[in-house]
Amino acid sequence: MATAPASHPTTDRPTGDDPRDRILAAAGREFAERGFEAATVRDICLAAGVNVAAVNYYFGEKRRLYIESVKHAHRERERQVPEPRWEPGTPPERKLRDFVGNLLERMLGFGQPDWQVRLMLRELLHPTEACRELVEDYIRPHFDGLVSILRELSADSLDAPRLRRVALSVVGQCFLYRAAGDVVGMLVPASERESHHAPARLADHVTSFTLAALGAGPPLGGAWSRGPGEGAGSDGSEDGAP
Amino acid sequence: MATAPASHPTTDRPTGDDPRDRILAAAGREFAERGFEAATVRDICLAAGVNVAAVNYYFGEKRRLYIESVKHAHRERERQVPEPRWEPGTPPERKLRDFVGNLLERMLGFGQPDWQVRLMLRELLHPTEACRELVEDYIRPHFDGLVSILRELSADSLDAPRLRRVALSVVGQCFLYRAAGDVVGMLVPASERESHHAPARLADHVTSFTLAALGAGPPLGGAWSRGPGEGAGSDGSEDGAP
DNA sequence: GATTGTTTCAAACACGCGTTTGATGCGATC
DNA sequence: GATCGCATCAAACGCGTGTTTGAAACAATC
Repeated sequence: MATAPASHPTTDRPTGDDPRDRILAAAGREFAERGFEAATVRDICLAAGVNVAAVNYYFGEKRRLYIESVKHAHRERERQVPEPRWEPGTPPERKLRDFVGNLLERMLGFGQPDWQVRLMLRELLHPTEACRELVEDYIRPHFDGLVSILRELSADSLDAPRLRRVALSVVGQCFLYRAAGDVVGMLVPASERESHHAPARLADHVTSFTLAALGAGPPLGGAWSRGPGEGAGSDGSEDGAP
Repeated sequence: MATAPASHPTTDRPTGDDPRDRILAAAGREFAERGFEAATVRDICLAAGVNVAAVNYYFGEKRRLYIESVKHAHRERERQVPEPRWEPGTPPERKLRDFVGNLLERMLGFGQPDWQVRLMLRELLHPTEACRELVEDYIRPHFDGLVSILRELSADSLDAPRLRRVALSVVGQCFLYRAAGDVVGMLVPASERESHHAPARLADHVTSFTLAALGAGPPLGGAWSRGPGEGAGSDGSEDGAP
């Protein structure tokens, strides 16, 4: 069932002459495209332009090469899309927009090849031993940053669990476009996809959706006059007791 | 690197005596757990209690068995968790809560084994030839149902593309818990996970978050936030038939 | 009981996999 | 120039895979 290697040998061969790096790059692409089991050491070495034995010479075994290539992809992506920094006094609405924009850019950005993200995605969806490291070093700091932005936005009116759930709502909205992008593409007309599914456009949507949910921005739908006692056509049976 | 089969031979052997069905069930579990490449015909047959040659006798080849087991899982899940029906006049807030509850119950529900969902998830994340069928027959109708609920909720003040993006925000919030559940589990303390990540609790959160964003419910961070009491009887007693 | 067609089985087959091996090339060091 | 250590290579080694085979077990029909 094996076909040609996933990478394009003519363009992919890195100019760097370090065989170790060439193997890491080729392995990342192959693992991202085919998964750990289906990717073969032979194809990786063919794409990297090295002998089959090189993998075991430099990495000992296939599993170790996989772990190293996940870490490598993570570092590369972090270098390519650095996280935003704000000077003191930046309004939290702006921070949220920047954060979401950065997250989506990192996940969907067309500027760079996306195999790094796809490789990391595989880890998140079906964790192996490389996953916990990835979460602790990479994801948790970002997640905590998001939570503190949301804490600012809600003016400390939400407790930590609630803030975490809101943060997961934000991440979930972005995550869908990356993880299930193919299915989203089938559900949405092509014209709309091109015009409104660019990272910046999606960031606008997710941000305003979240701000509205927190009461820190205008609601998306009908008129919602702030202040108790107004229902805007709602019959008042919101969420709690069904 | 192969370990023991994913299924539990003592409890999994179906009572039905049709070998074809036994193979389908065992194959679904193995493919869901390990993926197409890593799952082996031998393990599947061991779990199903049939000879190795049975797979080729009944299905011709491994690939065909995979496709058939995806379809089988889809049909089974649809039978187990039917979509909710409402009588005319049901308020859209209630419909949204039911829809989200049903979606989460279907994705996360602990009542049934979850291998069907995991198998379908694999298809969505890395589509093969079985995917398009799955989207058109199964996902699009549900998605359209959600869009029309949201249209009701927004009192026709949002155009179709905007409605679709809101719908994707709803689905994304739920999807994260299913697809990246392991990572979510690492980010959230265990106590909170147990108390607030049951399907019904998550449905409450996603629903109120969405209603607030649409202006059809009180914002989460503002004056409406209810006191520390909360907890008002939101057990899972009322989504679609479990 | 013989015959026919279907289902099950243990055994084998051919192939591709990850990994190992031992020889070879090559630059640095003495 | 001899020696050493590192890097590279073609070839092979086990092993597990999906698949095939040919015979045995079984059920139904004549």
